[in-house]
Amino acid sequence: MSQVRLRFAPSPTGYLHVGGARTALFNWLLARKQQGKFILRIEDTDVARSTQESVDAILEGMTWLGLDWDEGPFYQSDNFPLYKEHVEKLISAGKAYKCYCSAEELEAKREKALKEGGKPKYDGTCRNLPQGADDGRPYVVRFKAPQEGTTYWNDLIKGKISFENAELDDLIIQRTDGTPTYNFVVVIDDATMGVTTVIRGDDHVNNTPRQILLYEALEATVPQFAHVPMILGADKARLSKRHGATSVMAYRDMGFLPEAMVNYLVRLGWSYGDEEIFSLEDLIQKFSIENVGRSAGVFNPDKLLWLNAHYIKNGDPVRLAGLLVPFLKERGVTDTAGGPELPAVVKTLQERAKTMLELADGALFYYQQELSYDEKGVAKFFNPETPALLRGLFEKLGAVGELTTVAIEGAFKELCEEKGIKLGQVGPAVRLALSGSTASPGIYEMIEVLGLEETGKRLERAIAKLC
RNA sequence: GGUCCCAUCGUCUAGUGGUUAGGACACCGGCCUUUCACGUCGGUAACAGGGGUUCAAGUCCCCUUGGGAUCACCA
Repeated sequence: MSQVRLRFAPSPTGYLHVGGARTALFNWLLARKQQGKFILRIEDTDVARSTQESVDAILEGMTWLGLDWDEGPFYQSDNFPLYKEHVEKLISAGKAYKCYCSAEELEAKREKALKEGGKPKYDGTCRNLPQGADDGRPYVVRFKAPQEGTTYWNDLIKGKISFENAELDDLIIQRTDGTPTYNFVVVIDDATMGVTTVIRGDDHVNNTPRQILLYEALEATVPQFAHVPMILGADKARLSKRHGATSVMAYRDMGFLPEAMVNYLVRLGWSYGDEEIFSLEDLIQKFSIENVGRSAGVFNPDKLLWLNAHYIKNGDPVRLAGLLVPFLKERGVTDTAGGPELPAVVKTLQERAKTMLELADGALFYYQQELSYDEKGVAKFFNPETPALLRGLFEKLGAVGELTTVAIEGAFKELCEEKGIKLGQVGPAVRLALSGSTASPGIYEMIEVLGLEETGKRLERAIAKLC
């Protein structure tokens, strides 16, 4: 059995969106699982709409997700001579012909046919014209498709799909300006690159029979096809900006982790029993194209958020700390050197943050000297007794030696016993003094991370400002 | 309109002729608790409709309905 070769072939007319990312992921997974090759090809035959920025954005997105490629990126714009050569070959074999109908004429015919309820397909005006030398008129080249019989394939996801050839018309494979069109170059490239399995979006199903016919005309091996269903928005319409972000990199900027994105994307349309959590490594083992569902799926931001929270909760604090730095910078914390160790800070926040944005927001107070205190909290938890309690606590803390969670808890207990109060009478005030907020990490954790000196400063600052 | 595809809780899905139709997100309760969370336990909630086939249908077939894709000198 020869090795499988898969490819992801985006057109560089925008960023990498979630639908494209999922398609890329499925291709990558199958290649990795079957120890084949994963090829990246940039479909830039539409020179006018293709941009280098888009290419860069797509590569950045794939890299962020962890999808590496074995070959490429190849650019179709580098292959124009090759395509031309194949066009000539088809013409001389009588499998393609020059068509002199103008775009305007065709458009008019199409509209007329549509208006009369007919099929808007090419009427074959030039199909049987003698193919002599050019007479100087502009022309396109059309593929001479068979007009009878059926074309079918066994789609790896959708099963057998068949079309009547009579429904297909003679598609244009070369434009007036001599450049080739998509349906043609895709076939040439997949054939010459030895692609064995084409996993692509659902919206290509209708192109597939034409492409199969082209493979046959070219006497090339037809690959296997797998058409993955589309991703929809909450209103079941095609996912678009209206539903929220569609760019993969926008999710990074919104504080999502790549492993959450990968996990979410793969589960949208694919499943493995009752399991929900999958790493890329798991997926290489467990993924199979046969278990991809046939129907379109709604993108559910809540579930993505849940997965993100899961990965933050279980992530390595050191790694998360590294990822957090840019988000802290955005919030004005450019240097954490003067404050507590970032990984220690992260540990106190991991269970409380669903995104890196929340993690950054939650970490802010550790690095701020001037806190703004929650007013309602102050009114509720600060009273004339508070300064004495806070100072009493600080004394106890100074006496415990090493500031561990257990020792800190002991200090609180002792204080409460001595003063005959409950934890609730001092805890909230401490929380407010240290974090400025009524919602924060555990008090003991904060003291441990802040250290004795900084804890003392914060208690005194709060007393000075609030009492 | 033609062609093609799709159809289990609100959402993602398991299910491959015999199940109390399972899990997850979300939602609602209980517990845990120094706040917020986490966690944990429990609950509400689905086979689009109609015909067949079969002893038996969410599972197979047909029709209806409803969604979607596509019909470019875009990809």
